[in-house]
Amino acid sequence: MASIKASIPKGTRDFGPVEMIRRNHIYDTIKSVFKKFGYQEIQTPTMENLDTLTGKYGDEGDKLIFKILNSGDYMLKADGLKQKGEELSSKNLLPLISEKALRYDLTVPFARYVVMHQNEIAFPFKRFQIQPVWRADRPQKGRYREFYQCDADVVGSNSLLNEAEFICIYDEALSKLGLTDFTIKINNRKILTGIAELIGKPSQIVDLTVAIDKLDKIGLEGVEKELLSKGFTADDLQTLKPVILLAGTNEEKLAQLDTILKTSENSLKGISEIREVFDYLASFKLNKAKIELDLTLARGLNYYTGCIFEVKTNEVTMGSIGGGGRYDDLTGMFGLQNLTGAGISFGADRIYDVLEELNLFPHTTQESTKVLICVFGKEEEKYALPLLASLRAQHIHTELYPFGAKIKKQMQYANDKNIPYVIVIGSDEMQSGKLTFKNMQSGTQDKLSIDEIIEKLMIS
RNA sequence: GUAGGUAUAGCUCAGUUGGUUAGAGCAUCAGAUUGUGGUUCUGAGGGUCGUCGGUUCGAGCCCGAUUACUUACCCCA
Repeated sequence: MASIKASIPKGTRDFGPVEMIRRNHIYDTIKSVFKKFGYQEIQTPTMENLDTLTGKYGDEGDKLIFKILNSGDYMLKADGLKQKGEELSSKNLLPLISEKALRYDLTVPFARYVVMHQNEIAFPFKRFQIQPVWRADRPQKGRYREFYQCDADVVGSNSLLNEAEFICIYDEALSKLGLTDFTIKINNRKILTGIAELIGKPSQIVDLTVAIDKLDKIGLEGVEKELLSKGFTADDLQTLKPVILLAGTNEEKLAQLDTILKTSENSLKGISEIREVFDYLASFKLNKAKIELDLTLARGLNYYTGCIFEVKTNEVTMGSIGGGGRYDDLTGMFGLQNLTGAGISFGADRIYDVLEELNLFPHTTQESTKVLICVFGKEEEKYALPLLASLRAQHIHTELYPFGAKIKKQMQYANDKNIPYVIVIGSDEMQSGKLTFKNMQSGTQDKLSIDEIIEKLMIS
Protein backbone atom coordinates (compact mmCIF):
# COMPACT_ATOMS: atom_id res chain seq x y z
CA MET A 1 0.00 0.00 0.00
CA ALA A 2 1.33 3.36 -0.97
CA SER A 3 2.03 5.47 2.07
CA ILE A 4 0.50 8.91 2.29
CA LYS A 5 1.96 11.89 4.00
CA ALA A 6 0.84 12.12 7.61
CA SER A 7 -0.98 15.40 8.04
CA ILE A 8 -4.04 17.01 9.58
CA PRO A 9 -6.45 19.56 8.09
CA LYS A 10 -5.27 23.12 8.36
CA GLY A 11 -6.54 25.02 11.35
CA THR A 12 -6.62 21.83 13.44
CA ARG A 13 -4.01 20.69 15.92
CA ASP A 14 -2.78 17.68 17.85
CA PHE A 15 -2.38 18.16 21.57
CA GLY A 16 0.52 16.35 23.25
CA PRO A 17 0.76 15.41 26.94
CA VAL A 18 2.21 18.77 28.00
CA GLU A 19 -0.40 20.70 26.05
CA MET A 20 -3.18 18.62 27.54
CA ILE A 21 -2.01 19.35 31.07
CA ARG A 22 -2.11 23.04 30.21
CA ARG A 23 -5.42 22.90 28.41
CA ASN A 24 -6.99 21.03 31.30
CA HIS A 25 -5.60 23.68 33.62
CA ILE A 26 -7.61 26.27 31.68
CA TYR A 27 -10.78 24.18 31.49
CA ASP A 28 -10.59 23.21 35.16
CA THR A 29 -10.13 26.80 36.27
CA ILE A 30 -13.04 28.12 34.23
CA LYS A 31 -15.17 25.14 35.16
CA SER A 32 -14.64 25.64 38.88
CA VAL A 33 -15.78 29.25 38.60
CA PHE A 34 -18.85 28.29 36.57
CA LYS A 35 -19.79 25.77 39.24
CA LYS A 36 -19.26 28.28 41.99
CA PHE A 37 -21.90 30.49 40.40
CA GLY A 38 -24.39 27.65 40.16
CA TYR A 39 -23.97 26.56 36.55
CA GLN A 40 -24.36 22.88 35.66
CA GLU A 41 -22.56 21.06 32.88
CA ILE A 42 -24.19 19.61 29.78
CA GLN A 43 -22.90 18.39 26.44
CA THR A 44 -24.53 18.34 23.03
CA PRO A 45 -23.67 16.36 19.89
CA THR A 46 -20.79 17.29 17.65
CA MET A 47 -23.21 17.54 14.74
CA GLU A 48 -26.56 19.25 14.57
CA ASN A 49 -29.17 19.27 11.89
CA LEU A 50 -28.10 21.83 9.35
CA ASP A 51 -31.34 23.80 9.61
CA THR A 52 -30.81 24.13 13.35
CA LEU A 53 -27.71 26.17 12.65
CA THR A 54 -28.40 28.14 9.47
CA GLY A 55 -29.77 31.64 9.75
CA LYS A 56 -28.54 32.19 13.30
CA TYR A 57 -25.12 33.67 12.67
CA GLY A 58 -25.74 36.08 9.82
CA ASP A 59 -24.78 35.60 6.19
CA GLU A 60 -21.07 35.57 6.89
CA GLY A 61 -21.54 33.08 9.68
CA ASP A 62 -23.62 30.70 7.61
CA LYS A 63 -20.83 30.47 5.06
CA LEU A 64 -18.47 29.29 7.77
CA ILE A 65 -20.55 26.31 8.87
CA PHE A 66 -18.88 22.98 8.13
CA LYS A 67 -21.44 20.83 6.37
CA ILE A 68 -21.48 17.05 6.47
CA LEU A 69 -22.07 15.20 3.25
CA ASN A 70 -25.01 12.81 3.28
CA SER A 71 -24.37 9.12 2.88
CA GLY A 72 -25.57 7.50 -0.28
CA ASP A 73 -25.39 8.50 -3.89
CA TYR A 74 -26.17 12.20 -3.83
CA MET A 75 -25.37 12.56 -7.51
CA LEU A 76 -28.72 10.97 -8.26
CA LYS A 77 -30.42 13.83 -6.49
CA ALA A 78 -28.45 16.30 -8.54
CA ASP A 79 -29.75 14.59 -11.65
CA GLY A 80 -33.28 14.86 -10.28
CA LEU A 81 -32.76 18.57 -9.84
CA LYS A 82 -31.65 18.92 -13.42
CA GLN A 83 -34.64 16.97 -14.71
CA LYS A 84 -36.99 19.27 -12.83
CA GLY A 85 -35.40 22.03 -14.85
CA GLU A 86 -33.92 23.76 -11.84
CA GLU A 87 -30.56 25.40 -11.86
CA LEU A 88 -27.75 23.15 -10.69
CA SER A 89 -26.35 25.73 -8.27
CA SER A 90 -24.69 24.92 -5.00
CA LYS A 91 -27.53 26.77 -3.29
CA ASN A 92 -30.12 24.41 -4.75
CA LEU A 93 -27.94 21.38 -4.37
CA LEU A 94 -26.95 21.90 -0.75
CA PRO A 95 -30.17 20.84 0.98
CA LEU A 96 -30.14 17.68 -1.13
CA ILE A 97 -26.64 16.58 -0.28
CA SER A 98 -26.20 17.82 3.28
CA GLU A 99 -28.57 17.84 6.20
CA LYS A 100 -26.08 17.76 9.08
CA ALA A 101 -23.33 20.13 10.13
CA LEU A 102 -20.64 20.51 12.78
CA ARG A 103 -21.62 22.85 15.58
CA TYR A 104 -20.54 26.45 15.01
CA ASP A 105 -20.90 27.62 18.59
CA LEU A 106 -22.42 26.36 21.83
CA THR A 107 -25.22 28.88 22.22
CA VAL A 108 -27.50 27.80 19.40
CA PRO A 109 -27.25 24.09 20.26
CA PHE A 110 -28.05 25.10 23.82
CA ALA A 111 -31.18 26.94 22.70
CA ARG A 112 -32.18 23.83 20.78
CA TYR A 113 -31.48 21.75 23.91
CA VAL A 114 -33.64 23.97 26.09
CA VAL A 115 -36.57 23.71 23.70
CA MET A 116 -36.30 19.94 23.46
CA HIS A 117 -36.00 19.45 27.21
CA GLN A 118 -38.19 22.31 28.43
CA ASN A 119 -40.40 19.98 30.47
CA GLU A 120 -37.47 18.54 32.41
CA ILE A 121 -35.75 21.83 33.11
CA ALA A 122 -36.20 23.94 36.22
CA PHE A 123 -36.04 27.62 35.25
CA PRO A 124 -34.03 29.72 35.48
CA PHE A 125 -31.70 27.14 33.97
CA LYS A 126 -28.01 27.81 34.32
CA ARG A 127 -25.80 25.58 32.25
CA PHE A 128 -22.16 25.52 31.25
CA GLN A 129 -20.61 23.65 28.37
CA ILE A 130 -17.00 23.10 27.33
CA GLN A 131 -16.71 21.54 23.88
CA PRO A 132 -15.03 22.15 20.56
CA VAL A 133 -16.71 24.10 17.79
CA TRP A 134 -15.81 24.29 14.11
CA ARG A 135 -15.64 27.14 11.63
CA ALA A 136 -14.66 26.89 7.98
CA ASP A 137 -12.58 30.03 8.28
CA ARG A 138 -9.14 30.77 6.96
CA PRO A 139 -6.81 30.10 9.86
CA GLN A 140 -4.38 32.73 11.09
CA LYS A 141 -2.87 33.85 14.37
CA GLY A 142 -5.30 33.08 17.18
CA ARG A 143 -7.81 31.67 14.74
CA TYR A 144 -8.39 27.97 14.27
CA ARG A 145 -10.92 25.88 12.41
CA GLU A 146 -11.41 23.68 15.44
CA PHE A 147 -11.35 25.35 18.83
CA TYR A 148 -12.88 25.05 22.27
CA GLN A 149 -15.45 27.35 23.76
CA CYS A 150 -16.33 27.46 27.43
CA ASP A 151 -19.87 28.78 27.67
CA ALA A 152 -22.10 29.68 30.58
CA ASP A 153 -25.69 30.62 29.80
CA VAL A 154 -28.81 31.22 31.81
CA VAL A 155 -32.31 31.05 30.35
CA GLY A 156 -35.58 32.04 31.96
CA SER A 157 -34.32 34.97 34.00
CA ASN A 158 -34.42 38.57 32.85
CA SER A 159 -32.67 39.86 35.94
CA LEU A 160 -29.62 41.95 35.23
CA LEU A 161 -27.98 40.29 38.19
CA ASN A 162 -27.04 37.61 35.66
CA GLU A 163 -25.15 40.14 33.57
CA ALA A 164 -23.36 41.43 36.64
CA GLU A 165 -22.41 37.90 37.62
CA PHE A 166 -21.03 37.22 34.16
CA ILE A 167 -18.61 40.05 34.71
CA CYS A 168 -17.65 38.51 38.05
CA ILE A 169 -17.12 35.14 36.36
CA TYR A 170 -14.84 36.65 33.73
CA ASP A 171 -12.96 38.53 36.40
CA GLU A 172 -12.50 35.58 38.70
CA ALA A 173 -11.57 33.01 36.05
CA LEU A 174 -9.14 35.18 34.12
CA SER A 175 -7.54 36.53 37.28
CA LYS A 176 -7.14 32.98 38.55
CA LEU A 177 -5.41 32.03 35.31
CA GLY A 178 -2.86 34.74 35.99
CA LEU A 179 -3.94 37.57 33.73
CA THR A 180 -3.40 40.93 35.38
CA ASP A 181 -4.54 43.45 32.81
CA PHE A 182 -7.71 42.83 30.87
CA THR A 183 -10.80 44.82 30.01
CA ILE A 184 -14.39 43.67 29.99
CA LYS A 185 -16.23 45.88 27.56
CA ILE A 186 -19.95 46.27 27.95
CA ASN A 187 -22.57 47.81 25.72
CA ASN A 188 -26.26 47.35 25.08
CA ARG A 189 -27.83 46.52 21.77
CA LYS A 190 -30.87 48.59 22.67
CA ILE A 191 -28.73 51.71 22.57
CA LEU A 192 -27.54 50.83 19.09
CA THR A 193 -31.06 49.95 18.02
CA GLY A 194 -32.25 53.28 19.39
CA ILE A 195 -29.65 55.13 17.39
CA ALA A 196 -30.64 53.32 14.22
CA GLU A 197 -34.25 54.36 14.88
CA LEU A 198 -33.20 57.91 15.63
CA ILE A 199 -31.66 58.27 12.19
CA GLY A 200 -34.55 56.45 10.61
CA LYS A 201 -32.71 53.36 9.42
CA PRO A 202 -33.70 50.60 11.85
CA SER A 203 -33.33 47.92 9.18
CA GLN A 204 -29.66 48.76 8.71
CA ILE A 205 -28.75 48.01 12.29
CA VAL A 206 -26.29 45.31 11.21
CA ASP A 207 -24.42 47.57 8.77
CA LEU A 208 -24.31 50.20 11.46
CA THR A 209 -22.92 47.96 14.15
CA VAL A 210 -20.37 46.24 11.93
CA ALA A 211 -19.00 49.62 10.89
CA ILE A 212 -18.72 51.31 14.27
CA ASP A 213 -17.27 48.14 15.76
CA LYS A 214 -14.15 48.88 13.72
CA LEU A 215 -13.58 52.32 15.19
CA ASP A 216 -10.41 51.48 17.07
CA LYS A 217 -9.04 49.71 14.01
CA ILE A 218 -9.84 52.01 11.08
CA GLY A 219 -10.54 55.25 12.93
CA LEU A 220 -13.44 57.68 12.64
CA GLU A 221 -12.68 58.42 9.01
CA GLY A 222 -12.76 54.77 8.06
CA VAL A 223 -16.04 54.24 9.85
CA GLU A 224 -17.59 57.24 8.16
CA LYS A 225 -16.40 56.07 4.80
CA GLU A 226 -17.86 52.62 5.32
CA LEU A 227 -21.19 54.01 6.54
CA LEU A 228 -21.47 56.40 3.60
CA SER A 229 -20.88 53.49 1.24
CA LYS A 230 -23.72 51.62 2.93
CA GLY A 231 -26.16 54.43 2.25
CA PHE A 232 -25.95 56.47 5.42
CA THR A 233 -26.02 60.26 5.01
CA ALA A 234 -23.82 62.99 6.40
CA ASP A 235 -26.69 63.96 8.70
CA ASP A 236 -26.80 60.44 10.07
CA LEU A 237 -23.11 60.64 10.82
CA GLN A 238 -23.63 63.87 12.73
CA THR A 239 -26.15 62.14 14.97
CA LEU A 240 -23.86 59.21 15.42
CA LYS A 241 -20.63 61.02 16.04
CA PRO A 242 -21.16 62.22 19.62
CA VAL A 243 -22.20 58.71 20.60
CA ILE A 244 -19.28 56.76 19.21
CA LEU A 245 -16.74 59.36 20.25
CA LEU A 246 -17.98 59.36 23.81
CA ALA A 247 -15.19 59.68 26.36
CA GLY A 248 -14.67 59.84 30.10
CA THR A 249 -15.48 57.50 32.93
CA ASN A 250 -18.37 55.07 32.66
CA GLU A 251 -20.51 57.39 34.81
CA GLU A 252 -19.70 60.39 32.65
CA LYS A 253 -20.50 58.48 29.49
CA LEU A 254 -23.88 57.42 30.86
CA ALA A 255 -24.70 60.98 31.89
CA GLN A 256 -23.84 62.28 28.41
CA LEU A 257 -25.90 59.56 26.76
CA ASP A 258 -28.93 60.55 28.82
CA THR A 259 -28.99 63.90 27.05
CA ILE A 260 -27.81 62.84 23.60
CA LEU A 261 -30.34 60.05 23.30
CA LYS A 262 -33.19 61.40 25.38
CA THR A 263 -35.62 61.16 22.48
CA SER A 264 -35.03 57.47 21.94
CA GLU A 265 -37.03 55.23 24.22
CA ASN A 266 -35.03 52.15 23.24
CA SER A 267 -31.70 53.78 23.92
CA LEU A 268 -32.83 55.00 27.32
CA LYS A 269 -33.87 51.47 28.19
CA GLY A 270 -30.44 50.21 27.24
CA ILE A 271 -28.76 52.94 29.26
CA SER A 272 -30.79 52.14 32.34
CA GLU A 273 -29.98 48.43 31.95
CA ILE A 274 -26.29 49.20 31.97
CA ARG A 275 -26.77 51.42 35.03
CA GLU A 276 -28.47 48.54 36.78
CA VAL A 277 -25.63 46.17 35.99
CA PHE A 278 -23.18 48.70 37.41
CA ASP A 279 -25.37 49.04 40.51
CA TYR A 280 -25.22 45.30 41.10
CA LEU A 281 -21.48 45.29 40.50
CA ALA A 282 -20.98 47.92 43.16
CA SER A 283 -21.70 45.23 45.75
CA PHE A 284 -19.04 42.87 44.40
CA LYS A 285 -15.31 43.18 44.61
CA LEU A 286 -13.50 42.55 41.35
CA ASN A 287 -9.95 41.25 41.10
CA LYS A 288 -8.08 42.44 38.03
CA ALA A 289 -10.81 43.25 35.51
CA LYS A 290 -11.36 46.73 34.18
CA ILE A 291 -14.93 47.48 33.17
CA GLU A 292 -15.45 49.80 30.26
CA LEU A 293 -18.64 51.06 28.69
CA ASP A 294 -17.87 51.02 24.98
CA LEU A 295 -20.55 52.27 22.64
CA THR A 296 -18.64 51.00 19.63
CA LEU A 297 -18.82 47.42 20.84
CA ALA A 298 -21.25 45.65 18.54
CA ARG A 299 -20.45 41.93 18.14
CA GLY A 300 -21.24 40.13 14.96
CA LEU A 301 -23.79 37.60 16.10
CA ASN A 302 -27.15 39.07 15.35
CA TYR A 303 -29.24 37.30 17.98
CA TYR A 304 -28.15 39.63 20.78
CA THR A 305 -30.80 42.05 22.02
CA GLY A 306 -29.61 43.50 25.34
CA CYS A 307 -26.30 43.84 27.15
CA ILE A 308 -23.29 42.60 25.21
CA PHE A 309 -19.80 41.84 26.45
CA GLU A 310 -16.38 41.38 25.03
CA VAL A 311 -13.13 40.64 26.84
CA LYS A 312 -9.74 41.80 25.66
CA THR A 313 -6.35 41.28 27.19
CA ASN A 314 -4.17 44.37 27.29
CA GLU A 315 -0.98 42.38 27.77
CA VAL A 316 -0.57 40.87 24.30
CA THR A 317 -1.97 41.44 20.85
CA MET A 318 -4.87 39.10 20.44
CA GLY A 319 -8.47 39.28 19.29
CA SER A 320 -11.14 39.03 21.94
CA ILE A 321 -10.72 36.15 24.37
CA GLY A 322 -14.37 36.07 25.34
CA GLY A 323 -17.73 37.50 24.53
CA GLY A 324 -21.41 37.18 25.17
CA GLY A 325 -24.66 38.93 25.78
CA ARG A 326 -28.38 38.72 26.20
CA TYR A 327 -30.65 37.25 23.55
CA ASP A 328 -34.36 37.61 24.09
CA ASP A 329 -35.67 35.23 21.53
CA LEU A 330 -33.17 32.56 20.57
CA THR A 331 -35.54 29.74 21.51
CA GLY A 332 -38.33 31.44 19.58
CA MET A 333 -36.83 30.09 16.36
CA PHE A 334 -37.46 26.62 17.70
CA GLY A 335 -41.03 27.42 18.73
CA LEU A 336 -40.56 28.31 22.36
CA GLN A 337 -41.58 31.94 22.77
CA ASN A 338 -40.95 34.44 25.51
CA LEU A 339 -37.89 32.84 26.98
CA THR A 340 -35.01 35.19 27.54
CA GLY A 341 -31.44 34.06 27.82
CA ALA A 342 -28.00 35.47 28.40
CA GLY A 343 -24.58 33.96 28.26
CA ILE A 344 -20.86 34.33 27.93
CA SER A 345 -18.10 32.40 26.27
CA PHE A 346 -14.40 32.00 26.95
CA GLY A 347 -12.17 31.38 23.92
CA ALA A 348 -10.03 28.69 25.49
CA ASP A 349 -7.54 28.40 22.64
CA ARG A 350 -6.85 32.11 22.54
CA ILE A 351 -6.49 32.15 26.30
CA TYR A 352 -3.98 29.32 25.88
CA ASP A 353 -1.96 31.36 23.40
CA VAL A 354 -2.05 34.37 25.71
CA LEU A 355 -0.94 32.38 28.76
CA GLU A 356 1.84 30.81 26.74
CA GLU A 357 3.08 34.14 25.45
CA LEU A 358 3.06 35.56 28.98
CA ASN A 359 4.63 32.41 30.39
CA LEU A 360 1.79 32.03 32.89
CA PHE A 361 1.37 28.27 32.93
CA PRO A 362 2.26 26.78 36.29
CA HIS A 363 5.55 24.97 35.66
CA THR A 364 5.05 22.22 38.17
CA THR A 365 7.19 19.41 36.81
CA GLN A 366 4.04 17.43 36.29
CA GLU A 367 5.23 13.84 36.64
CA SER A 368 2.76 11.33 35.40
CA THR A 369 4.76 8.47 36.94
CA LYS A 370 6.50 8.68 40.28
CA VAL A 371 8.60 5.56 40.24
CA LEU A 372 9.86 3.19 37.56
CA ILE A 373 10.86 -0.38 38.35
CA CYS A 374 13.77 -1.60 36.23
CA VAL A 375 14.52 -5.30 36.01
CA PHE A 376 17.41 -7.32 34.61
CA GLY A 377 15.58 -10.43 33.55
CA LYS A 378 12.51 -12.57 33.46
CA GLU A 379 13.05 -13.75 37.05
CA GLU A 380 13.35 -10.20 38.31
CA GLU A 381 10.27 -9.14 36.41
CA LYS A 382 8.27 -11.84 38.14
CA TYR A 383 9.76 -10.84 41.48
CA ALA A 384 8.74 -7.21 40.85
CA LEU A 385 5.09 -7.83 40.10
CA PRO A 386 3.86 -7.97 43.75
CA LEU A 387 5.88 -4.84 44.47
CA LEU A 388 4.28 -3.11 41.50
CA ALA A 389 0.84 -4.01 42.82
CA SER A 390 1.51 -2.88 46.37
CA LEU A 391 2.95 0.47 45.25
CA ARG A 392 -0.16 1.07 43.20
CA ALA A 393 -2.30 -0.02 46.13
CA GLN A 394 -0.74 2.94 47.98
CA HIS A 395 -1.83 5.18 45.09
CA ILE A 396 1.76 5.69 43.99
CA HIS A 397 1.94 6.08 40.20
CA THR A 398 4.20 3.20 39.25
CA GLU A 399 5.44 1.60 36.06
CA LEU A 400 7.41 -1.56 35.49
CA TYR A 401 9.62 -1.43 32.41
CA PRO A 402 8.88 -4.76 30.76
CA PHE A 403 11.83 -7.14 30.71
CA GLY A 404 13.82 -7.05 27.51
CA ALA A 405 15.70 -3.78 27.42
CA LYS A 406 19.11 -2.90 28.81
CA ILE A 407 19.19 -1.03 32.10
CA LYS A 408 20.65 1.92 30.28
CA LYS A 409 17.62 2.07 28.04
CA GLN A 410 15.29 1.77 31.02
CA MET A 411 17.03 4.59 32.87
CA GLN A 412 16.86 6.72 29.79
CA TYR A 413 13.13 6.12 29.63
CA ALA A 414 12.78 7.28 33.26
CA ASN A 415 14.83 10.33 32.46
CA ASP A 416 12.94 11.23 29.30
CA LYS A 417 9.64 10.88 31.10
CA ASN A 418 10.78 12.89 34.10
CA ILE A 419 10.18 10.04 36.50
CA PRO A 420 11.79 11.09 39.79
CA TYR A 421 12.56 7.67 41.30
CA VAL A 422 13.81 4.35 39.96
CA ILE A 423 13.91 0.94 41.63
CA VAL A 424 16.48 -1.44 40.16
CA ILE A 425 16.08 -5.18 40.71
CA GLY A 426 18.83 -7.68 39.83
CA SER A 427 20.02 -10.93 41.33
CA ASP A 428 21.75 -9.20 44.27
CA GLU A 429 18.56 -7.38 45.16
CA MET A 430 16.45 -10.51 44.94
CA GLN A 431 18.85 -12.37 47.22
CA SER A 432 19.13 -9.69 49.89
CA GLY A 433 15.62 -8.30 49.68
CA LYS A 434 17.18 -4.85 49.69
CA LEU A 435 16.33 -3.08 46.44
CA THR A 436 18.33 -0.36 44.74
CA PHE A 437 16.36 2.87 45.07
CA LYS A 438 17.64 5.73 43.00
CA ASN A 439 16.74 9.40 43.15
CA MET A 440 16.98 10.56 39.55
CA GLN A 441 17.31 14.20 40.38
CA SER A 442 20.23 13.93 42.80
CA GLY A 443 21.65 10.78 41.26
CA THR A 444 22.08 9.13 44.66
CA GLN A 445 20.95 5.59 45.37
CA ASP A 446 20.51 3.33 48.40
CA LYS A 447 19.68 -0.28 49.11
CA LEU A 448 16.34 -0.29 50.88
CA SER A 449 13.66 -2.78 51.86
CA ILE A 450 10.29 -2.63 50.13
CA ASP A 451 8.66 -1.12 53.21
CA GLU A 452 11.32 1.59 53.43
CA ILE A 453 10.84 2.42 49.75
CA ILE A 454 7.09 2.70 50.11
CA GLU A 455 7.53 4.91 53.14
CA LYS A 456 9.91 7.21 51.27
CA LEU A 457 7.63 7.45 48.27
CA MET A 458 4.61 8.18 50.45
CA ILE A 459 6.23 11.20 52.10
CA SER A 460 8.00 12.63 49.08
C1' G B 1 -13.77 35.48 -1.40
C1' U B 2 -9.09 39.48 -1.70
C1' A B 3 -3.66 40.53 -1.14
C1' G B 4 1.34 39.28 0.36
C1' G B 5 5.19 35.75 2.19
C1' U B 6 7.41 30.89 2.56
C1' A B 7 8.65 25.75 0.80
C1' U B 8 16.29 22.51 1.55
C1' A B 9 17.44 16.03 6.70
C1' G B 10 12.49 13.87 11.77
C1' C B 11 12.61 19.50 13.79
C1' U B 12 14.72 24.72 13.39
C1' C B 13 17.29 26.84 9.61
C1' A B 14 22.22 28.27 6.54
C1' G B 15 23.44 27.73 1.40
C1' U B 16 27.82 33.75 -1.76
C1' U B 17 26.60 36.96 -9.32
C1' G B 18 24.12 30.37 -11.43
C1' G B 19 29.67 26.37 -10.95
C1' U B 20 32.66 19.84 -8.55
C1' U B 21 30.14 15.13 -4.09
C1' A B 22 24.06 20.40 -0.65
C1' G B 23 25.69 21.95 5.12
C1' A B 24 24.97 23.25 10.67
C1' G B 25 22.43 22.84 15.35
C1' C B 26 18.90 19.89 17.74
C1' A B 27 16.72 14.99 17.60
C1' U B 28 17.65 9.59 16.49
C1' C B 29 20.95 5.26 16.65
C1' A B 30 25.74 3.00 18.06
C1' G B 31 30.26 3.15 20.92
C1' A B 32 33.55 5.15 25.10
C1' U B 33 30.57 2.45 29.96
C1' U B 34 28.55 -6.22 29.61
C1' G B 35 24.44 -3.21 36.72
C1' U B 36 22.75 3.10 35.79
C1' G B 37 19.80 8.19 32.97
C1' G B 38 20.71 13.40 32.73
C1' U B 39 26.54 16.12 31.67
C1' U B 40 31.11 14.91 28.28
C1' C B 41 33.73 12.64 24.06
C1' U B 42 33.78 9.63 19.29
C1' G B 43 31.19 7.82 15.20
C1' A B 44 26.87 6.61 12.03
C1' G B 45 22.32 6.82 9.47
C1' G B 46 19.12 10.23 7.35
C1' G B 47 17.86 14.62 1.13
C1' U B 48 14.10 12.85 -6.12
C1' C B 49 16.22 20.90 -2.41
C1' G B 50 7.23 20.79 -2.47
C1' U B 51 5.59 19.25 -7.71
C1' C B 52 5.66 20.00 -13.09
C1' G B 53 7.73 22.66 -16.97
C1' G B 54 11.20 26.52 -19.00
C1' U B 55 16.05 29.40 -19.58
C1' U B 56 21.32 27.68 -19.44
C1' C B 57 27.24 24.12 -21.14
C1' G B 58 25.49 23.86 -15.97
C1' A B 59 19.69 25.39 -11.53
C1' G B 60 18.74 24.48 -4.35
C1' C B 61 19.54 29.58 -6.52
C1' C B 62 16.67 32.70 -12.41
C1' C B 63 11.47 32.45 -15.02
C1' G B 64 6.30 30.30 -15.43
C1' A B 65 2.59 27.23 -13.59
C1' U B 66 0.73 24.24 -9.67
C1' U B 67 0.07 22.45 -4.66
C1' A B 68 0.74 22.99 0.47
C1' C B 69 1.71 26.01 4.54
C1' U B 70 1.56 30.91 6.55
C1' U B 71 0.38 36.32 7.48
C1' A B 72 -3.06 40.22 6.73
C1' C B 73 -8.08 41.89 4.92
C1' C B 74 -13.44 40.47 5.32
C1' C B 75 -15.55 38.20 9.48
C1' C B 76 -14.80 36.09 14.16
C1' A B 77 -13.25 33.14 19.95
